[in-house]
Amino acid sequence: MLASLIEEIKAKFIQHVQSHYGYSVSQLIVEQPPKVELGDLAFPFCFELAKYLKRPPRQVATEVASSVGTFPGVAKIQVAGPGYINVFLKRGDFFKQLFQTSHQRPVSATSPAQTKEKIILEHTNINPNKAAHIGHLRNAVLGDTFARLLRCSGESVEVQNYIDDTGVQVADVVVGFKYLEKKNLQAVQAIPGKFDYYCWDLYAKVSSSYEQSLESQELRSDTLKLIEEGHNDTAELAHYISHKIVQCHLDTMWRMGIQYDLLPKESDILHLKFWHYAFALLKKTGAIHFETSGKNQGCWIMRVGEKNSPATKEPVAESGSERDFEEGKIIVRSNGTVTYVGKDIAYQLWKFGLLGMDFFYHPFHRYPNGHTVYMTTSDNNQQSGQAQFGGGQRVYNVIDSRQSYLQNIVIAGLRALGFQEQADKSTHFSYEMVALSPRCCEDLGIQLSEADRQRPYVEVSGRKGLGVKADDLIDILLEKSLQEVRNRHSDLDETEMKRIATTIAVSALRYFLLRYTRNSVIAFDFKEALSFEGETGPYVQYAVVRANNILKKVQEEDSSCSPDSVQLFVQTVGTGAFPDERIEDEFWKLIYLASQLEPNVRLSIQTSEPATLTKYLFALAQAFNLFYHRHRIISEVDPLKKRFLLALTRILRDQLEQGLNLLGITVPAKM
RNA sequence: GCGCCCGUAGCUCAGUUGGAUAGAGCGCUUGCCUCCGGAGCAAGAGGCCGCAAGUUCGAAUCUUGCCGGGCGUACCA
Repeated sequence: MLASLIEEIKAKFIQHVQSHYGYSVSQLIVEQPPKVELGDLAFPFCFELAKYLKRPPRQVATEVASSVGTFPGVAKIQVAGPGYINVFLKRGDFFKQLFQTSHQRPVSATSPAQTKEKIILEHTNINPNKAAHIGHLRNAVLGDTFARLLRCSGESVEVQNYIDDTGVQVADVVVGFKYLEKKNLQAVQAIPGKFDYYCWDLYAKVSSSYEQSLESQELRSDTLKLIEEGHNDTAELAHYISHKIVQCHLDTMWRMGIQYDLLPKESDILHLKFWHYAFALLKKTGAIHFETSGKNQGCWIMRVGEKNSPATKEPVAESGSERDFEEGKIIVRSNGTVTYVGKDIAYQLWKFGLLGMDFFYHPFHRYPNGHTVYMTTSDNNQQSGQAQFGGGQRVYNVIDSRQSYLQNIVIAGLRALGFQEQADKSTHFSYEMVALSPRCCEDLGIQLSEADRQRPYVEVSGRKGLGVKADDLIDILLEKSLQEVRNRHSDLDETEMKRIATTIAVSALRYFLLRYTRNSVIAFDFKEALSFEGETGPYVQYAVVRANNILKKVQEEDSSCSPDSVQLFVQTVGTGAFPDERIEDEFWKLIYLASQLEPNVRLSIQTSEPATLTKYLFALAQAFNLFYHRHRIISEVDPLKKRFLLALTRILRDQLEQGLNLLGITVPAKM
């Protein structure tokens, strides 16, 4: 809504400057004046123009402002400060429009034609050998939120959660069961309780046993080989473990409102020979080469220059000494096995539909909301359903920033194969890790070395079993919010209380993980994560609950304020009955802020930064709370003003609620 | 060594493609329920935006150098 208005104004300014001064403004920037009194939109282009004309900016601005004419939707234009042109919008018209559209989806309604690209978004990707921890939650919440943002703007998105079921980590747990605990498949199946928690501890035990003996490390590589070969007891055990753990992860993520469309398995990439085909391609194009000497003798490696422009990089002019430059990344080991990156290149090719091969699929799990997530299979007898996956035009991989080197290699691989366009449309959606604050480690009873205690944070380690498990954290949050609900609403029945508590717990956790920008390390701290006050999800939820209470109550008590009569009133805003002057700065500020949902959603998508939207929603909730405290709406005596305040309340409620939904947060009736 | 990221209030963090007086939460101090729910609101204290140069009408933001921290740079992922 606002976007199209701004575009019109911009176009007119550009045209005006062009025809009057023969100057084309390179980039017409629009910003917001620091105060409402100064206007709604600020245009600083006169500084640039003044420089070109070699005249004082303020003088130029005055000239432009007085000669440019009028704009639809604009009340007046003013020159301010050293040479800004500030635009004041017609408040009534703007308000009316916002009211009519505020219940619609924030972006799609006014979006220009969408790209019609199919987007593949990969996230979560937890090794299926242990319980999920907070770091995994950050990944999944970021990915899920971004998927919601894309979908809301009309994009078609397929969410994939890659399962590394033939990796070393699964092998480690198999080693644990087979050799440390002497358990066969049957015994493993009989393990009671949370299986992912059991494996969490076992994985830590196995890891420490590796440090003690070399022979157990041999067990690992033998086991890995057996798993890759398949059709043996070990592979069967590994299969059971990884599938069972995947189900645990799906359950955990579902608690957070996160679901997937497809679970592609690494084993299927191997069994269906995706890799063989990709390998042949890579060899043919010379993207990789066979090392005949040196450290990496017998390996196939890919040379990658600095940054993400690898093969295209011109040979570096070496200065002076002959330093041994980039050795490249090993794609195929000397024993002939493929590294993870190699498989990832094949997977990425498949995502773009460049492999000319496909998986088979079968339904793996049906969510309570009816959605089915499929899993790949190599057995075409297992194929069921008509599901089609892959073949996207754009790919986002949500993977933490520690893997950016590997992600660059995957993209460089595409480039080396001549798939420039796909390489350009591959995005590593990277984010920094979640670490533990030293205080958090103390809370967990973890012994820290003196050196660690001095650090700002301690890295989570699955191998050491060092971390906060996702389910534990959700449980703690749930218990805490249930207690709060109990204190406030003892009249509700237990099921209802639990339902409310769940939305609050999810809200607190999702908001906590989203409020940090992606490249900020989160030093996890229980006190902050468990807070429901201040800049938190529950704070924003609460604002919506309050708004709903007002709207509900006024309908019960005052028949002259029905939705219809408010709607009728809004028609008269901006006319003699309720002129623009009655929309005071205080209210206008709120209206204008509420209209910023769509721009913020767009910006979040453009920059792949959900934190932008998250912060905006908090600011909007804050503004609402201020409004709430300063005005008694229900007892307002002026009937017109009362309706105006109600209409404003509805707008704010709608914008907040829609924004929260995009973050995966729902609003309870009470809280 | 090389690559990427970070350094903003006591703490945790925002700060749109350079823009007007650098913001928020927490913590601290002091207030606010004759109430549409206090998971709230108001006020106050608290800043050489790591340091130094440069680019320009204008720099927390861009460039370079330095200082400090993190993560990569595995025949792990």
